[in-house]
Amino acid sequence: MPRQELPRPTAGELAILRVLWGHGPGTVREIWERLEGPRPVGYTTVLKLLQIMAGKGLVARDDRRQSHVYSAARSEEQTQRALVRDLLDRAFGGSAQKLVLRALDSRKVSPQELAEIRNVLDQLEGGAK
Amino acid sequence: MPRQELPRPTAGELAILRVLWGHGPGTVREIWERLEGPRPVGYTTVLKLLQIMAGKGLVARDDRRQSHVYSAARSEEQTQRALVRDLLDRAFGGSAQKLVLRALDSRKVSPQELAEIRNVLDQLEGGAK
DNA sequence: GGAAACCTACGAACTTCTTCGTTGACACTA
DNA sequence: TAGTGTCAACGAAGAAGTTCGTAGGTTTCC
Repeated sequence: MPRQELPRPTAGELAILRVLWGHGPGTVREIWERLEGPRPVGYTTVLKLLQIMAGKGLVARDDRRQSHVYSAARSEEQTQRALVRDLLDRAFGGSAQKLVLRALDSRKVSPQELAEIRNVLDQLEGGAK
Repeated sequence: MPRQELPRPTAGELAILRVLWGHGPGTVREIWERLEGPRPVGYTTVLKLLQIMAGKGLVARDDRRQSHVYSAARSEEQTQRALVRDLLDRAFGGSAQKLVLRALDSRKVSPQELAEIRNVLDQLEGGAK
């Protein structure tokens, strides 16, 4: 069967995914305790979100134990790529260059980081067939 | 009075803003005709969206004529910066570097574009105080 | 066994976004 | 002036996301 296209995570879902990526799989309670945000959120809210996310395929659930254990279904990298692509299409006319320029002047970027970006540029240019 | 923080444009609002940035101020009809998207949308839908956007301060309205003329309240650049900052916080832990790396490997970037990005890097490194 | 703590499931309310039909004002014209 | 067309305004409906109360099942521990 063909691999299904996963929906983009919403803001709330992304907050949960960040916890899963950062700390690995966990129960609702563990995720809930580690969740950080502007305002505190109820336990059942997190539970509900995880159930919805499981339905969408954004997380996998292990229910062999009584406390189900959830894990991210897609890697942080894959998800970030999808989000970037989405923003690219919605606001930058598909131009990765423009987005990069905006990213570089919307936040301080350290010299080390600039050097790493330069390395990636080198690889892209060198590796082009 | 302090400058108010403008809300982030939604997907539909962004589509309209793209028209305004690309073609300059226009009436509802002009915007509606130039609007492109996966599926066609009704005239009154665009009108309603513009009214909402005017209420939010995303667009300015000149109603001296019978056909009101709308224009973007913030530049494309300002808006893009805000959107990038938002994505940065929601999905990249604030790291502009990571976002740049994802942008570069999520889309083909031409050699010319790579060269331009390199120029920007040069300026950032050279101009650092 | 019974109380307390913890767990999932479910449903409902609320918000935001999106879409469009309808209405009434205004203008142009034959 | 009656008909036709364009316009803004408004209301309503539906979809999606978010939040949490409540109910009912397990486990734990005295």
